[in-house]
Amino acid sequence: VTKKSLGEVQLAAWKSLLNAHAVAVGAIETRLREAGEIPLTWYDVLWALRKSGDDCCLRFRQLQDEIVLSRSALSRLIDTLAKAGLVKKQTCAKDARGLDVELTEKGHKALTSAWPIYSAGITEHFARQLTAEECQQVARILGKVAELTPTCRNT
Amino acid sequence: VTKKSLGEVQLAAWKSLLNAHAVAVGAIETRLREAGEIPLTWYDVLWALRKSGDDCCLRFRQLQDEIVLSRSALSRLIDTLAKAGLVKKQTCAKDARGLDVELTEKGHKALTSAWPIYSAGITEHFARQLTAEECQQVARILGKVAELTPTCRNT
DNA sequence: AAAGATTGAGAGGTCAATCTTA
DNA sequence: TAAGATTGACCTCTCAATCTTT
Repeated sequence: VTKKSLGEVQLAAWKSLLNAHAVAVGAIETRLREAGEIPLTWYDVLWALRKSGDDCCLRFRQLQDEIVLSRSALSRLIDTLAKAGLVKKQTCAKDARGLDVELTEKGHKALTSAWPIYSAGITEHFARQLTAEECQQVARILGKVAELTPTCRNT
Repeated sequence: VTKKSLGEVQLAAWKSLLNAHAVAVGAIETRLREAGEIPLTWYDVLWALRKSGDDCCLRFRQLQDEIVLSRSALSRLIDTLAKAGLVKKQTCAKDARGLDVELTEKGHKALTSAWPIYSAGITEHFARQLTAEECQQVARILGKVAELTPTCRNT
């Protein structure tokens, strides 16, 4: 090994994160595609809208806080979702600079229809051989990681 | 929550994986870019070559087993690396269908030069607040995940 | 000028089809 | 015909510049 200053143990943990993510996400995306369901990115956005409250409507800005994408990528993604009829774009009433994004009925259905495949994928490609305790440990430990870097996106 | 069949605990673990990965990888890529070093994907390929043995040379096919990319993506990436002078492409002597990919001197240097930034990134954005024991737990648990799905790439 | 969102250019990814050698 | 790798068409991401409303 060519280095020091970062221990072997830390490095092994890091590699396991990269691998586990690549393998599990890849497999789940494939399942979704083969089942004709929406991809994970779409799911995340629609889910953020559904859980946002009664009207399932969020400002672009707020969506941005939930989704790990650059501003431009999110802007294009919302366009795509709107074209697919899963969300509806509306200029914000209170501030015409803003954009309101609302989940449509079709969007609700897409979310509901994708969940069985998605959850089966999580089970099969991630949770299958983990005990409940191990899941708790992972959640606790990786939770700390997310706090380390406040997910600062571009200007 | 709209579902059952996958427990809350498992779901929380899954989300923590997605988040930790996105945040840490994003931050590290930014650091590398700002420091003028090679991106993570390039690092992975060059590293696979370096660790492959004395001549730092691998068949395309073997590289594929180490790298999480589709065949075509890897093909283009190797082209890019060759144009940048970091690897050298050679038709394989024993089987003219094959491609040998060799790490160049410049490739070695790029790897060496990027490591301090990369390792500092891993420390700061991932390992910083984790104990050695937690790292071991993560490595062990996420290691199981990677085994679940044999990283089958496209035909 | 600043905040909110979009757009243009370029990099890099995927699948499916193709070319080449065994 | 199969194995190894490349190419074409298309999609999505990023950064930087731009447009619009405050």
